Amino acid sequence: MKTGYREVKQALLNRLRAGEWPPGAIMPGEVQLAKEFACARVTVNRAIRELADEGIVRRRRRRGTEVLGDRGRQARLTLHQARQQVVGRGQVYAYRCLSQRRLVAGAGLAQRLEIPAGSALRALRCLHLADEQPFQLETRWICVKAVPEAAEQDFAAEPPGEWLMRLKPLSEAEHRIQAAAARPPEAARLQMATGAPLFVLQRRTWWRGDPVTWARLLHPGDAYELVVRDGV
Amino acid sequence: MKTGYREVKQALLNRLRAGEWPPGAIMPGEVQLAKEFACARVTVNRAIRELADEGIVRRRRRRGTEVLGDRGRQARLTLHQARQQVVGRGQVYAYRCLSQRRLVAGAGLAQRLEIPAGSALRALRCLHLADEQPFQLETRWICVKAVPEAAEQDFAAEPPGEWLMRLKPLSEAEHRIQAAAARPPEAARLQMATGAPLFVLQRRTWWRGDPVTWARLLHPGDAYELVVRDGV
DNA sequence: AAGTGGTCTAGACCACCTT
DNA sequence: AGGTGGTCTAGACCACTTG
Repeated sequence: MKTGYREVKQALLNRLRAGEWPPGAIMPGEVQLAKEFACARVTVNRAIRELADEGIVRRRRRRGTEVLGDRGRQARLTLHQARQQVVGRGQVYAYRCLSQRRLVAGAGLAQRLEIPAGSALRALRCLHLADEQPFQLETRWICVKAVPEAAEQDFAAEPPGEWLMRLKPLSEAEHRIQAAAARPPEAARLQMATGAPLFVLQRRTWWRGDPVTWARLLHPGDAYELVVRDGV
Repeated sequence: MKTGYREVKQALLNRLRAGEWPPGAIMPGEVQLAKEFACARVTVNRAIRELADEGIVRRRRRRGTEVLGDRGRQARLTLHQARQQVVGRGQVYAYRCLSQRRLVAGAGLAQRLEIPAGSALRALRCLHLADEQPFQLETRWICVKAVPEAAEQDFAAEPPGEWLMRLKPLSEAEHRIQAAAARPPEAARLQMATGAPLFVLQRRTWWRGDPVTWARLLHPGDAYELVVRDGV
């Protein structure tokens, strides 16, 4: 039975949990650990690299592997399209495009999207339903420059999120999560009371550095939660 | 100049972005790619393994590497203690313990914490302030069985989150994020109107499988947002 | 049965940073 | 200047799953 990187990693984790190397301490070097575990240095390297990826230690050349202390909790979040979320709940999904327009960016939009004023945009407002009930209200802008196909695309049948995911997968993204009070038009669309809490997810994406889209996704606060299982 | 795993990964990403291998397709095997890039198989392996870690492809023995299509967006979230968040904003942090009690779990609490009814608990209510303003209202239960030191600890001076992080680092966690309406006592503590939106983060943690703590962290919705940069 | 990914080894060179 | 981690290589064996 050989010593694999998983065992090495687990052994190191156990020692860390036991407080053998307190935060701030420098762990033994790879060569020494490899000798101790009777394995190749690469094996130790992979074990420790994963610990570093998980934010548990920090590695620096010449300095060694430092145990981190006040690191925050890390969690891995997966955000799905509305359709997948609804189907995953075992409900019936439906999509409705409320409006789709072409426009040019004014000063405000230009700043928010980080594009030049006057850029061509596609503006959308859509509703996603779960079992006929409003699930998500989507407001979205798409930069025609980054996605020329958007200029002529009809979004009456297909949600723009899914369309974009198909056309421009592997784009970079930034997300912001907030709680906000529903304003009258939003409340009406979502069939909730004005001022009631909304779960707000805003997403901006880039394709090779160029802004692609900006979306604001609203959920009724009493019927939505985001679950993030565990660290790393 | 040799071909490193970073270059291989980038090259593969570019081809994926270009649509060379659409979702559902099976990418060439490691041996073939290694030949093409004129590098060792392990180098290709590491490149593709990272793509798999990022949820872009799925690898299965004998079957090959499959390009995923409708995967959700993956994001890496880092959750810090209230103190770090406040200090990070450039504000002055203050902590106030509103109440700390000892009690035994009733049926409801026992179920929520997944512990036997009658277990000893520590119950806390704390307020975290930023520049004298309410920042976070914390309600927390700590299982004495998993953390015996909690029975006698005085939390008047130190936030329980920081204390636990020090005592039981590297615990597992589950997070839930919601938007909710402030109930009267919460609203009063946070100096906001009843019914106004709250950003709610609930966290449960385990230490080697045993439930450790359950915390409910409330932020005024109009003054808080969670930012998640990019995928992976 | 065969082919794919998963992992280990031993050795090597390099890049970087602290001393 | 020297020691640390970062990475590559070539070869090997294993584990799994499909045909």
